[in-house]
Amino acid sequence: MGDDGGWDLQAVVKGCCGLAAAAAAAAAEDGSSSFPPPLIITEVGREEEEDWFFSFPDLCAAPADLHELEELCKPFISKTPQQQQKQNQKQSLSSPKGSSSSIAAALQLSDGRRAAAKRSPPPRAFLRTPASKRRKSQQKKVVCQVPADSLSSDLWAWRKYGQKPIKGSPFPRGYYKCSSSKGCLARKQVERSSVDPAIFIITYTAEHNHPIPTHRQKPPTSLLRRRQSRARSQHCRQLPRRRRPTAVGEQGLFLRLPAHP
DNA sequence: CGCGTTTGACCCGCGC
DNA sequence: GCGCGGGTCAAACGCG
Repeated sequence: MGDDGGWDLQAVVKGCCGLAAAAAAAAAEDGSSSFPPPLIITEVGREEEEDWFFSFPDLCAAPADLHELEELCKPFISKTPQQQQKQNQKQSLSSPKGSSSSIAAALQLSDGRRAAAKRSPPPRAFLRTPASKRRKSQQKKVVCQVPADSLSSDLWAWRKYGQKPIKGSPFPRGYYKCSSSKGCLARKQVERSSVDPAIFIITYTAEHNHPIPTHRQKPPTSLLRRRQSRARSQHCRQLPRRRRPTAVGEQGLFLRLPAHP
């Protein structure tokens, strides 16, 4: 996949984020759930998101022009990184329970425990202990729909850590972590809309714990070339890669989706 | 060697 | 309680 040029997740990841991430930050700051389209912010789970998608199809039509997008988002992204950081600090000091900051803290704790757990194998029950009892579906999320052709500018660096086929969708969902800063908890999921394949649905969770980069991160030349060559080589390579030995692949088998319908 | 992607395995939340 | 599905981890691998 990705060989058709249209379903280039990387491109998607590189795009939209500048705005949407700012939207995420903005949303996290005031906890509001209002934001001009095409950026949609929801605070709850999937169902609500889907409701939105189906209830307001008109809003799905994102402006083709990135500038329009920016105009729409201006009130939310006009802060300088320094201002944002200040805000975040202030919030983390004074925020009540349940704020996004506490969510981030909870996630951090959870991750930390996981790491520790892996270093010295504990009883299974302690692995991935939910530091936060908050349900997944209640985690703060920012959902953003972006047309494929307006994806290009992003200051954050994202690192892909997973991809999964999603039930009911012909397209897989990609999972990304922020790699701009170590320990940054910001994550995002990118999937193509099954309704309109020209639209990408990007879901942000957690916040960046560092200011937004002032300029686009390195990748463009070297990394992009690498990605291109990788895509090429993978297009040719048909043999499966050697994997670490496994105890019979009896569970957790995810069928590989065809390259692209 | 460092960084990024790929992908099978694993874990857990949630619906029934 | 069980099973499904989503989210994450980490080994394997590629590239400069």
